[in-house]
Amino acid sequence: MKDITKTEFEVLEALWEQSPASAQEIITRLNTKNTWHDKTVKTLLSRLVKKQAIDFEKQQRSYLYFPLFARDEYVIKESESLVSRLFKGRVAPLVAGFADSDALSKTDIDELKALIAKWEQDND
Amino acid sequence: MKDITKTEFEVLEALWEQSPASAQEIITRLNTKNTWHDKTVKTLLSRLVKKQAIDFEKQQRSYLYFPLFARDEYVIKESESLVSRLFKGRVAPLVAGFADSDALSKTDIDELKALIAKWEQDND
DNA sequence: CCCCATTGATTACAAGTGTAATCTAAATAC
DNA sequence: GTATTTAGATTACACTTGTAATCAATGGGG
Repeated sequence: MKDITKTEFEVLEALWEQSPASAQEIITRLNTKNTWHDKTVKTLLSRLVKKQAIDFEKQQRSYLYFPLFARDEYVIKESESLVSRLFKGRVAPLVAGFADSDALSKTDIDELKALIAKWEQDND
Repeated sequence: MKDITKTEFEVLEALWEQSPASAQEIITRLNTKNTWHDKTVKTLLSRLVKKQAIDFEKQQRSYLYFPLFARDEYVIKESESLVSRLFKGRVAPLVAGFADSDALSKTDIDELKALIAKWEQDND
């Protein structure tokens, strides 16, 4: 799958929210967050199809679009790519950066603890 | 500071490794990892200067380049940007993704535990 | 049946990127 | 001192990206 740009990602988000969806539905969803012209969104849809990130099935005259991979799949791949480039593939230093810049909340800490507990249970 | 591309980032890495450094030194360092032409590296250096990511001081006929911000500063900003886009700004779900795709090692877990302990000490 | 609205397809176009080659001025080798 | 090397500056060029506008086909309204 070719690289998805940030704007294309916004369109994908709209599809992950619910799919399949017509271009019009997607345009409507996006208009609450962006100010893109209809034509712009259609261009982005075409490019996503060309990149094999989404596909469509013809429904009478218009298309119903749907993603070809799950959001989780995509965000994990992106995360691993960034962690690989910036932190030699290890995630702890990234979290350390968040800690150092005071971007960690109690909630984050609790969630991390839960994750660790689960990991230890699965890998004892 | 304008966005740094992936190729430009490679050049920055060479400078973070040690600076100031001449174009020749940088080219040499990069050649162990890439196959870029000298001219390509020079172009990237120019672009980084234009983007105010690096600067230089003239040393006789050639330049000695140096970064204008620390690697840590850059990687934290990038990480926060990704976490913001993909995980609504919260880092725990990213770590959860790593756990789910079995990308967490015992070392990672230990480091995370240490981070948490430190955080709790600082924020009791 | 014909015109209009609407859909997707095609085209546009400037800025950014990857990947260099050429130009120009200065230093160095004889 | 002149020819050559070398550094950075300028130019190149195809591809991608952001942001649409135009084209062409088709379905619906009258």
